[in-house]
Amino acid sequence: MTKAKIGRPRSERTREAILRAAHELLIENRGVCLTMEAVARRAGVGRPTLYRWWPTLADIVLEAVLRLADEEIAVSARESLRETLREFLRGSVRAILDGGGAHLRFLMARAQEDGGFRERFREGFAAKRRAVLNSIFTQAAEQGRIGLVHDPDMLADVVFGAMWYRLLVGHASLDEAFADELADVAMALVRAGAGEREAG
Amino acid sequence: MTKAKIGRPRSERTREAILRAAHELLIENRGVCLTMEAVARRAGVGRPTLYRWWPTLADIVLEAVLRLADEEIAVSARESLRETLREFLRGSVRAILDGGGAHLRFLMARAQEDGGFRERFREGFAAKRRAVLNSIFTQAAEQGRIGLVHDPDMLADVVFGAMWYRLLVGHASLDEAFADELADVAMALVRAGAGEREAG
Amino acid sequence: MTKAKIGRPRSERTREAILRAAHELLIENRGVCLTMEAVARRAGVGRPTLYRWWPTLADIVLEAVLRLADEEIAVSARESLRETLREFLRGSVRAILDGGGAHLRFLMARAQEDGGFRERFREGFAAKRRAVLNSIFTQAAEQGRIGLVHDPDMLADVVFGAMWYRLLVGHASLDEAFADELADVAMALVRAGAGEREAG
Amino acid sequence: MTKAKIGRPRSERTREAILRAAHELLIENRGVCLTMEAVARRAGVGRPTLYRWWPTLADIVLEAVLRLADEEIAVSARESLRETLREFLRGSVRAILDGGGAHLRFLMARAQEDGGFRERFREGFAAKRRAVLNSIFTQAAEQGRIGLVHDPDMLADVVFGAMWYRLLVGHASLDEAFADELADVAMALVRAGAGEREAG
DNA sequence: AACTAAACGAGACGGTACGTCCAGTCTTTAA
DNA sequence: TTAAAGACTGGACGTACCGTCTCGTTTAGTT
Repeated sequence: MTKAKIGRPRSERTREAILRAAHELLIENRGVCLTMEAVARRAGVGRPTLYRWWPTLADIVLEAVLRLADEEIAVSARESLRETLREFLRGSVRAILDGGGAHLRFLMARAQEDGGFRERFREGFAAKRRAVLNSIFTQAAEQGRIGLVHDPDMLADVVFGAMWYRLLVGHASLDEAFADELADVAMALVRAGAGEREAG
Repeated sequence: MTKAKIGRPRSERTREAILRAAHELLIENRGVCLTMEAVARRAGVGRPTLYRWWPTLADIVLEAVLRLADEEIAVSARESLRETLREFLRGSVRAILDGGGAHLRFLMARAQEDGGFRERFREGFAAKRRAVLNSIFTQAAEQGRIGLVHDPDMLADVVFGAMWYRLLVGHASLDEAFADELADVAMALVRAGAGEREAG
Repeated sequence: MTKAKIGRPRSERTREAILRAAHELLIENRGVCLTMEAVARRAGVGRPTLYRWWPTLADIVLEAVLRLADEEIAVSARESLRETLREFLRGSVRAILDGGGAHLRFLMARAQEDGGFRERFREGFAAKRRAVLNSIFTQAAEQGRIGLVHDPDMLADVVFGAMWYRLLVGHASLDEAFADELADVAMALVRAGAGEREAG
Repeated sequence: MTKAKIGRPRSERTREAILRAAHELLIENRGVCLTMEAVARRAGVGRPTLYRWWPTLADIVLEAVLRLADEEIAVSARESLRETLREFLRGSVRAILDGGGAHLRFLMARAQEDGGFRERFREGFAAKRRAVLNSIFTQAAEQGRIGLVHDPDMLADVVFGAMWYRLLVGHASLDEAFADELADVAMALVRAGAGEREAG
């Protein structure tokens, strides 16, 4: 037994109101100036309640993002690897753009200013995404469609890095066309990597 | 002549003290908690002086970074494209890691929180780097070593994206070995792109 | 019958633990920063239990003080009025100084901030003390040692006022020597008052 | 020279607005629930401005009280000592009752909860009042109207103690009749003290 | 012996005020 | 005219307690 369940239990309604408030404020203000105080006020909640459950504003946003994004993460395998990749990357782009990308921008910014949160963000968000991408290639390799990927970490860095870079720097649009191109890049790298191995 | 040069001239010593103070504080505190107040105090300067010349703390850091990095940006062409690329990417990684990456992390974080600065950061920093990378490939194409790069924007997104992604997420080391691998990835993409065109 | 006595009866151990906790904390912290939360924690008791039985922190302290002081209030008549007075005032001073005067200081402070408690404090504490002082003079008058006291209220104000004033302002020591002097003052006033009446 | 007077000088308007706000709020709320936040809001001032100049809310009130009361402190000698005393004590009562006694009640309460303020209150307020009372008797003695007062400290304790006691406990009205009675008490003590000395 | 109802501990709740930090602006004297 | 110094209004911070509430758990007395 882990713990006695004494005392007033945590209010699920309050928890949801807080996550919803953070989500909405982020979208309304386009990512700027989200504060604990504003979240508390919008949620109709005392500020200490926020601090009781989350160490940081960023953690609230992270939880809100994860709750909304968890269903997206499932990837249905298509007939071809390229198609599966495209599906996954398009889904990722769509998820990013909900709310104009404000959520992920916010999370990444806070991850830079707070080392503790960077770790939670990495493990709770980035690592999961990387794992899904990896599983796509692993599955394809098991089915004999491609050889084993030479350096899956680098592959993930390239794919996610390019997406994040577009989002963060904002020099070009982050849309489904870009997702498709990125899928092509990934395919090219996988094949080139395979060729390398063959050539070696 | 646009303006009469009357009155006390801007103090160059003050300007440098400010840039130096921002640089040093960023390194000392590992990127956290840099404030206008701290910069002013360290530089021995009144806060209004900061606001007079820079709209934002991030702009001070940006100027400090640009001053230190401008010499790095020159790339000497080597005998091979791969070698030139490696040299450039290694230099980029070295520049990033001065001060543990605190400067660029700080700039990217602030770029997310402030749309105006994001633009200045994009044009004053990111665009220049992209231009250098492009020029490397353009030069190589002119020398006939490779064909014209199919999609230079995507190539830059991939290369810089992967670097930034490692820096920002911190899941793996950002070192010269990584720079070399990234050069290989770029080479593979250039060749694959060329092949595509040949095949097409 | 007002109420059926069903259900769990009030725990006497808890009540005593609370009064003791308030008493001890007041002494330990020299009167500052006594809170409901601290009393509850020290007593090993839930905060609602405090609120169930006392409307205010000050009421808890008042009850604690009254319990300790009730035995002191008894005054044994001595051979002379002056001696009886001295005994009473010395006892009062001793009672005040238990714990450095923290208790009474605390009560008086709260009485200023809370009109409801001021009344309970007046009736439950101050009025009893005044009654004892009055009874001393009344008894002496009955025994023919002095005439009827001209204005007993003013006499009590003077005696208790001087004591409280020293305690609250802290400009001079509140000790037994002071109690003796105060007894002399009271005697002088009683005689002067008698003289007035005689003269009148 | 003590200090260079550079930088923006303290705003006198702000200082007065703060003192006025504290004064008014104390009267409106009858002494309860005066807070830094409320004073700042009412004065149209940031809370840090309050903390810059006063360590404590009580110190603000003390300064407000002193400013209003400083003119009252002057005592004009009348033809008789009794008349001078009455004038002084009536003035004191009037000063206390401005605003229903809320100011002095507040100050005394805070003096109990904060040892540092108790000292400032004692030196800045109580000691001055005691000095005025002393000067009245000293002056009368110099004019040969009375002998030297036997124990001026005790006399002050009795007089001010009785007044404060009535204010703080609230068991009887604190009015000019009371001031007159108190003057009589003081006269009686002075004479009795003189008699004591004569008798001794 | 089982039932009942109040008191109990624990602790989460909405909320207020705290004292602090920093932001960005202003007003002043000095250079 | 610019710089430095520093006081200004003001917003958000994270914390401490408040007084209330909702639980599951005793604990006497009543059936």
